[in-house]
Amino acid sequence: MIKRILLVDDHSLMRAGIRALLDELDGFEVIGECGNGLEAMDLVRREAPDLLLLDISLPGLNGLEVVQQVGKSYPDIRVLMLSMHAGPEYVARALGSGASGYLLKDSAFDELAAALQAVCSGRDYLCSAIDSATVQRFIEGVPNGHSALEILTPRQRQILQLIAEGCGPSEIAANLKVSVKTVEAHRAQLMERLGIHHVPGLVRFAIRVGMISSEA
Amino acid sequence: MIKRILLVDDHSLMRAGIRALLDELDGFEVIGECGNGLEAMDLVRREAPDLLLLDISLPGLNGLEVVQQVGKSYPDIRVLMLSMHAGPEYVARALGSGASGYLLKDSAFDELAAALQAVCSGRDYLCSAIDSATVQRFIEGVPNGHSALEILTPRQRQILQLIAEGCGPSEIAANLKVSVKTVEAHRAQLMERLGIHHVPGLVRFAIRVGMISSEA
DNA sequence: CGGGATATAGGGGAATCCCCGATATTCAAT
DNA sequence: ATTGAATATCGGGGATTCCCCTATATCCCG
Repeated sequence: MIKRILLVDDHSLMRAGIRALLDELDGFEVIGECGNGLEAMDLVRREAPDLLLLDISLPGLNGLEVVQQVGKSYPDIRVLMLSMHAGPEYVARALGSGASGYLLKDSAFDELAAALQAVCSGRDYLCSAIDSATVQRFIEGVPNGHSALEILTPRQRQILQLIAEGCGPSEIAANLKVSVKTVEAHRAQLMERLGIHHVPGLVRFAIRVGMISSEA
Repeated sequence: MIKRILLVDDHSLMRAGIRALLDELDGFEVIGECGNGLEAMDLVRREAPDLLLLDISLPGLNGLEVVQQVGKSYPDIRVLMLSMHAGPEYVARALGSGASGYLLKDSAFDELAAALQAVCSGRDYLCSAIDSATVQRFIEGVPNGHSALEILTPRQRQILQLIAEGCGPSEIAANLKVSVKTVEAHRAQLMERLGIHHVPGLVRFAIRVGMISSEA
């Protein structure tokens, strides 16, 4: 039985490309496409697709919101999220919102095919490049998609902020009146939790969650 | 005569999609693809394509830098920029860097075809959704589009981008095929010029000037 | 043609990163 | 109440990086 797919992505070229790719696959048919979340909800109502191939960043109505609304009114519609973001905070929010799969745009065509197969068969699919353990910690630690910061302890948040502001280990140790080794331990711990293993990544994360700004 | 195209975009799925679309067009052949700017320069050297279909935001070496370098060493290679940004500051920088065309990712397939035709015929192409007058004003108003980045040399910009993306010195050295010591020297110099003396500060600067985004 | 800016690279010591393990304390669950 | 997991605190030690110096070749501009 042919699965009816609704394609939602804010880049028209991307949609056209995916359409062309899906033409090569058996068992799927693209029955509609659009470039924003509100239109997507309309199309879901009118076309009742089997599966949503859904970009996470959309104008009008965010992809995550779309998943939630679809999940409430049409629990049988499966959703495969398509995103450029590999951060566990995104993945966790997507899956927590009801998506059945999460695929990075930086994936091979074969992986798209595998993800579609999985999701249509009722299984979940997580992009192979994503560490599921880290995502799991996020889901457990952040039940209601609050701030991703919630999975860090107060001490870890403190140290993260100091790192992101440009303090080195010795400076942080002096400020907090603890050993450099302790600072290193906290840093290693919070890196592990966030799934980010270098300082620049920590800085970008801190900016994303509003802990610091990119300005001066 | 068939035009040989090199496809550069950091999202593998996007590349696959464009490939599938270009298969439908006559007169074009995709002879290679890659997902970062440094690899793109290698492929240009080795494959000598007629045309570059180039994403503007790339890891390793920014699309704008790629255009500039290609323009210097291979003035016959035409470049069609592919971008999600419609802002005149992006368009102006792209055209100013030597691109022959600028296409939004939110364009129809037909427009991609038209842009390719135009660029291959020696004409320039500007996405129809973009107001050329605004871009023109921008080019005139900001004669040398100088952001703070202008005070860095191209090499320094490369190294700054790699640092901000999370690469360590040894990784950067391997990518650029130079000594770790050279990387350290460039880093020290660009830090001196920017008056920023720690990595987190560099990351925030890179985000401010649009070299990278805070998103994963 | 000379001189500044750029790109390359090495020496060496201090600081750091990153792998180990260790010890309290706190807090929740049995 | 006891146990156990999470948290916070440190150390050893080797690899790496950081940061100070110097040095060369090239390139472009005046």
